[in-house]
Amino acid sequence: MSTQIAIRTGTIYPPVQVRSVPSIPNLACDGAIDAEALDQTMQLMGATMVYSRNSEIFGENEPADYLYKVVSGCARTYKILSDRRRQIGGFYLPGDIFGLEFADEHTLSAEAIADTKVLVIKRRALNALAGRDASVSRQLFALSNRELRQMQKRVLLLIKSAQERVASFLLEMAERMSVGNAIELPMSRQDIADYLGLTIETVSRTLTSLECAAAIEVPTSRRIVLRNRSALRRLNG
Amino acid sequence: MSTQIAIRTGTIYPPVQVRSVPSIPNLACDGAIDAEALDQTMQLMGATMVYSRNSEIFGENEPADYLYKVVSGCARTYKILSDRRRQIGGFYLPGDIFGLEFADEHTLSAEAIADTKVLVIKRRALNALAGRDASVSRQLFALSNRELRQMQKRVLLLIKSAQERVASFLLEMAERMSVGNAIELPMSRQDIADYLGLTIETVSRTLTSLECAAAIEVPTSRRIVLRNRSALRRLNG
DNA sequence: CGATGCGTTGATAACTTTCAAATTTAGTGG
DNA sequence: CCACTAAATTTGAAAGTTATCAACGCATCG
Repeated sequence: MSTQIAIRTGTIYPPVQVRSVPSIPNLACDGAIDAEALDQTMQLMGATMVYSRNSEIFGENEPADYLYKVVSGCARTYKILSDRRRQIGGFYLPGDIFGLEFADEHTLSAEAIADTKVLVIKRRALNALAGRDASVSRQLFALSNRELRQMQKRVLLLIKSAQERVASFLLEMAERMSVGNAIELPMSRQDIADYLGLTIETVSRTLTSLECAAAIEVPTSRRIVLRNRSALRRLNG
Repeated sequence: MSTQIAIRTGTIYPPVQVRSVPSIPNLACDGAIDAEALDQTMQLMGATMVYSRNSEIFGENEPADYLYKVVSGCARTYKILSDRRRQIGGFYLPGDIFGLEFADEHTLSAEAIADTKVLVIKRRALNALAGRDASVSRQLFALSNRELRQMQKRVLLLIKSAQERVASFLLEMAERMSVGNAIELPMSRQDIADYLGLTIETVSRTLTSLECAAAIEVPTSRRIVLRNRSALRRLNG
């Protein structure tokens, strides 16, 4: 399966773009409004791609020419550090958009966690559209905004204890994908560990201790039921 | 000294701004080009303010109506967590710009670390200008871009050991303000600790051990001389 | 059925924090 | 300018947390 679209090219800034840049600081809408314009565009203009479990979607240092929207499955972005550890940048669930970079090259790699279907759209095309459609550009801005806030949250998370990190993670996932109180985790313990900056053993032990504390249930390793959110929130700080 | 300018007002998005928004992903210039346009503007349009040591420049949740540029001294942004710990968002040295937020309210507070002189400019005015002057808007974008990348670096830093964090910090500061191999730190050990997510004791001990390892010298607590950068870089990962 | 991957558990080591005290530095008033 | 107090920094010892190494259980799959 040839899933690699990106082709390394010289960097070109269409002058049109450059003129219509930011005024970044003032716009703070969070995509709640107009949430459909970008979606529709991607549906219309995007190509559907399928990536099998653990296959690469894009690699670090490749030109960031495309934007990706998860249709089904789940993706992760990550970076391999010099000491061979892996830091996971984020998990992307159906409806989530990733590949939004702030440079012309990806600073992270991306892989499918499970078999994953994504809509792929050329950033160039999207930018051109954004120049004409304010709601699209607003949404692009809101998107990067959201990434930024998530990163801020992550910084705050990483200075906390293992329990707090795991609790935060569960609450985050619950917010994004819970059915009732149950979460069906698409990612492995190793993924979670690399996301939280912990070891797999610590994640496992922490989940066990949360279960003992009656805050959660873990019927199977990939299925977690939140039993006491306020306890988790208390841990969360 | 009444240093508080910000006044809470309703949020207004001038339609002009909204139309000329992003195309964010494609622009990756890093402020190297055109580095003067924004500077000149701030010089011309900005007001000079002086803040004494430890005084507040702005507070969390206040409207983010101004952009600040350090002329002399040093500022820090920070957030107080629910467990009373303080996380420092960043240190701003002469020439650095802060107060750039991605919402209409500050998500961090800011204080002067030493007696500090800053240029203050209304964001509204800057945005209006950015609509007309592409180089200004490019720089604004480059600024937020830089903040973002620093945040990414921070995430990578926070999953590492105390030694690596301190070594990274020293190299970062050296890059930003070294005179030869010497750094004159404007901030306290507590500031450093809160920046790196460590305790003050760990920071102190780590510096001592780096000194023993002949990687640095610490003639006075605020003055640090780098003796072996490659050793620091090795620690840095 | 054995191999393999993933997750859990246990024991120990390494690292960081906490608490306490000593030491140095900075600031203030005489 | 000195002396004195307060604040900042360093150092030590003990406790707490997380990582590492190792073993085990439990599924899945050929």
